[in-house]
Amino acid sequence: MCDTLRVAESRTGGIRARARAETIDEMKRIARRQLGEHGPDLSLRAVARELGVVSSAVYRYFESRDHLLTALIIDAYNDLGECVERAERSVPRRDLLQRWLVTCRAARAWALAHPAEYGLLYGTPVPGYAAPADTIAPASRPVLVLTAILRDAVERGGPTPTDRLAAAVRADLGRLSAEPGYAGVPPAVLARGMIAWTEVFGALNFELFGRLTGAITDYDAWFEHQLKTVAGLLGLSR
Amino acid sequence: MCDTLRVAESRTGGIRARARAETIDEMKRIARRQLGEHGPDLSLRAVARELGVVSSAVYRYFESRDHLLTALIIDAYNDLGECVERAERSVPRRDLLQRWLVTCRAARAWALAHPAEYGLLYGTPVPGYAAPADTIAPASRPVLVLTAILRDAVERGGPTPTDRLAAAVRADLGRLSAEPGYAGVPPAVLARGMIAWTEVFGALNFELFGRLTGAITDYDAWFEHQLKTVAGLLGLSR
DNA sequence: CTTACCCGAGAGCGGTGCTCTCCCAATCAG
DNA sequence: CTGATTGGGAGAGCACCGCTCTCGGGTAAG
Repeated sequence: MCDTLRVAESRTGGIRARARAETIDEMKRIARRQLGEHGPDLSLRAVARELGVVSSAVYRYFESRDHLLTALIIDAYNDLGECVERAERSVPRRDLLQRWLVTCRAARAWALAHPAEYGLLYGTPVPGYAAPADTIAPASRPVLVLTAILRDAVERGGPTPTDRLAAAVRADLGRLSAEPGYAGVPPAVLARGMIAWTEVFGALNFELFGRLTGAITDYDAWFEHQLKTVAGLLGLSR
Repeated sequence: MCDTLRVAESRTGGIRARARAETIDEMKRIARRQLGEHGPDLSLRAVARELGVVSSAVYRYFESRDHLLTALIIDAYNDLGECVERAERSVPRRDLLQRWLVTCRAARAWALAHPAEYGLLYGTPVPGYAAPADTIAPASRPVLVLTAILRDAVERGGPTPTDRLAAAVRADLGRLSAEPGYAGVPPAVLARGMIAWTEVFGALNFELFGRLTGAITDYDAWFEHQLKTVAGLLGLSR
């Protein structure tokens, strides 16, 4: 079996496996660069060209162009998730408001630093492309950070599970409440968390992809205002 | 000059001009359908194929694929603008809140009915594509409707031009205030209007393009809540 | 009726994603 | 150390794409 062999090689850090991993990293690096320069219609041939290799060689490493994109997406989710998690960890656990603010600011900073990859994650979905199953775990990392804040808020009696907003939105979050990362948060609070999340990403999407760029100059102030408004919505005022 | 000839023909409604207009309409109709079925990477050859014509023939009517897309975009803007304007006209002028609600609901209804075209207008911008000048007039039609509501609100002393939000956002809306459609609205109020607009479109974008589809089931209630919150923000509470 | 021209057909160019075969060289087993 | 195995690059090729060019027929204008 070639799979077992490959596992054995990577276990022992075989030369061939290392070279393969390096090639894959190099291809992703080039693809990431081209994505930032020439937009989301990534050309596999162009990647091969820049790497000094014929186009068919790329298929030794990625099944298809979509698989290459998927790899980039997973990396991006993980990178964003790591940034967000690190930022949130750097704040005292008891300061819920600060945890919220820092989390969202980290997400925005990452998005502004990697606009192309952010577009891949949160832009208009590519019609032919369906996100494979192995993207949903990395994709939920930022959401889980927010959920943890919400859970702590609930535990200290913060957000009451019923208010105007929660009553207006019926979210089918039963199965989510059952999963480990989301346990301890009532569905109504989860619903409010999702709304908060969409507010933040709505603001970010507008800043990055908005058509009215130029009319608004101080996005920093706008984003900060948005954050605080939503924080009040979540009952994180203190 | 062929341009003068074409103008003369269209003036007199010449047979040739009429046939040409019908062909253009048919091509746009087909393109619109394919856009809805196969996503935004529209194939000019596929349009030609469906019309039973060789691909080069399309270039008699549209300079390039981008020009065809631009024509679709302008039509879509005008269609959306017409829907919004008509809805807003059907409400008594003095009922500012209702005018606001009806306007936004019309925009949402149009977006849900034409998701592909909505994506063309407000989705992630295509990297290579720069919106030509003749799109900005149609594109501003919905914004002008909102601006008119704001102006009426200002005239009856509704939204005070300074508050937390307007103070937090510095919008460079001086030149806008000078243009006819935006006259009579202080820049600070315009800034709030833009924020309101982005809130509405943020909610719509999430409903149409969101990755978490399935978690939220009652988008109607959500959107309505969003509308009323933002209306309060605009001082349209009555 | 003659002239001008609109416009479809077709070939062609360079690009794309992807498949297939060939074949060399690095690796591993004995 | 030798021979079998296999990873992976090269290259040709297929179908598609946007776009350009030329050619020629039918039609409208004068």
